[in-house]
Amino acid sequence: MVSPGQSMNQTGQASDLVLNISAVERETGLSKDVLRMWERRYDFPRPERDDNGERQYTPADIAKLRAVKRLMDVGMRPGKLMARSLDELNALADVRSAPRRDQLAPALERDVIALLQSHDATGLQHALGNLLMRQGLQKFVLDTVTPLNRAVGDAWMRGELQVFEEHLYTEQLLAALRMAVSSSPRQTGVPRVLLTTFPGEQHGLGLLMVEALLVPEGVQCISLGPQTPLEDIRRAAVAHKVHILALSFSGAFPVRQATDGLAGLRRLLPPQVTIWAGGEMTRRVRKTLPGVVLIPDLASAVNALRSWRAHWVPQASGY
Amino acid sequence: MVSPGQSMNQTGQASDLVLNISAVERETGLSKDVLRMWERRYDFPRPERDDNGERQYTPADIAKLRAVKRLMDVGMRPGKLMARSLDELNALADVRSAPRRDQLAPALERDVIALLQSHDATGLQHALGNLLMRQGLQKFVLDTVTPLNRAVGDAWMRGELQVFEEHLYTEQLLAALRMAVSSSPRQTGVPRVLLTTFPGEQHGLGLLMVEALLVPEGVQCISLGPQTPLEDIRRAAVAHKVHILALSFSGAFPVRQATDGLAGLRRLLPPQVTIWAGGEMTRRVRKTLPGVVLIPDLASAVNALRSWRAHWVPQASGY
DNA sequence: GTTCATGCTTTGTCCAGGACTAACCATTGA
DNA sequence: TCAATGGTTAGTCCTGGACAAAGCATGAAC
Repeated sequence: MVSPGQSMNQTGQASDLVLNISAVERETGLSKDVLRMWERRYDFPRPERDDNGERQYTPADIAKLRAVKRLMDVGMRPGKLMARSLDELNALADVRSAPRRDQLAPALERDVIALLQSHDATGLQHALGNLLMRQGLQKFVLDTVTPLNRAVGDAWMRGELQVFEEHLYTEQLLAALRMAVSSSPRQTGVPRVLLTTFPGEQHGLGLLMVEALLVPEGVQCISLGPQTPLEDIRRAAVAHKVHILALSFSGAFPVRQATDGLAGLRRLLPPQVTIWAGGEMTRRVRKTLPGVVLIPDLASAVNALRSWRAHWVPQASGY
Repeated sequence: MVSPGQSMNQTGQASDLVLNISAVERETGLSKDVLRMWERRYDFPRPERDDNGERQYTPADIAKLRAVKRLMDVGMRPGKLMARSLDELNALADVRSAPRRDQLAPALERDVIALLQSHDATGLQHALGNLLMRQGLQKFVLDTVTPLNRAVGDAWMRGELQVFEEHLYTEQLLAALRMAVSSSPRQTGVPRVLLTTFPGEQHGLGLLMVEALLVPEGVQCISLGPQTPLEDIRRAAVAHKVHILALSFSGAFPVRQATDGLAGLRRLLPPQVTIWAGGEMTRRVRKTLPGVVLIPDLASAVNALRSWRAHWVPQASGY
């Protein structure tokens, strides 16, 4: 009956910006268990306690936890990170993204980041719209959006962009892509592709990017949006008689959870349904998954489609 | 280093459809602590254990948990629900929604649900597009979408719609609204409204519906999409110099968490920024929140806008 | 009869600390 | 160069206790 998110001190005035463990879980994505375990094992974070013995995290804790999380999402291990200061962590992030910066850091990417930093929503919308118009949908996604996403992600990691600035970017991009996809002539052709993500994977941008690549190729896309329970993914694939099931995983998604789920779906679905697994996470997958096509980047999606079409023969069963 | 989501039995074959506690948390939105406490107190759910002593929930558990959650979201208490069977719970849900059904259960709603049940994505898209075209954006949102959402939600609660069918509905509706909002002439006027949700609130449909109502009124909407951390909401409101901050909460969102967050934001934001809180949850709010306008339904949003405009006087500070 | 204060009951969250296993990593052997 | 092995790191699950907030009912006061 609790979860105040922000605790009150004795005077009844909310002590500014002190968060309890639930709030930290929400803000950082780290589970309560992990937060307590880190405190036990690494001595960080070590929050003060309120009158009731409950942990009270400070904004500084949150900032460092976010920095740690970011670096972990690109493969670093918590034990090596926890002892460092926030500045050191940010420096680490810089090093990681530096190689990409000096080699012809394209003007476009710097322009977009500048627009975000000046909070010019209208300008950003125009910029994205113009690019899309000039390049066409597929080229826009492959040559512009992918590096832009990377540039925005790196800038965020380096602390040059706030969370809300990144949100605005994502939202504007979603709007632009959605618009373009919706106004493409609706296809009724082959293959039919079902798009969604596993529960826990919130990011739907990848789905829309794939859709934007496939629709101009005459593919009929059916998107369920993010977070469909596994059993419902199976039901939907069967109900819509799809030829391809395309799943998207962001870099932070646990590999184990993905591979288990994919193996389960492969068993539950008829063999003539092709399964595609795409997104950042797939680059961390070591073992091969029988009956699942890995799509480590967007260009591979187009290739996979070509390959599917080359091998496909119409079946009487409706597939 | 775990969270398989779906456990393996001794043969290495995934025992179909058995979920661990993390997976149940994801699928139902009930925290691990709550699941364990319910087992202790109410003796439900009482899952089997695997070789390692870990809980293994069945699909039947999930179904009943979802039914319980749904009824709790409309105000019932868990102690009264837990002992009942799934059928009884569904009956309860029926009773609750019956009053709306017999009074001219509109043909439109039954049509849409029939389209969903026959998995006719194209037909649904056409139906929504036609309605929107005929009615105009505002009327579509107020008179059509709102009852449709309710009808779809009720049908899901009664088990007449699968999760994936509801997902498809949401996705198609999002596409239609986004399209309409994007093609409205961009406004640069007053007020500027910032739209987003708190962390933990994933549903962005409400945001888009509000946007669809406001844009035709000449409002400049800036949407960050769902789940912006509180501190970043504050930063965004200041950076964009917005006049109104609009937050959306679905019925399942914890009231306490919302009111605390709103009080916090109210303290952190300059007084000339109006805060709107809308969505199903706001109907469960008892106490008045100083400096926060509650928007229990979408028509109120339009009224609140009129009221804001009646009282607003331009300020030198840019607000 | 309505409204408010009070106390009891219900319910969710937090805590501690132990256990187990998957993932990672470095070393060794083929 | 690659694969097996074993130690180390790291995340999740468990139990069971404690506490406080929200809901609810009772009774007093207007």
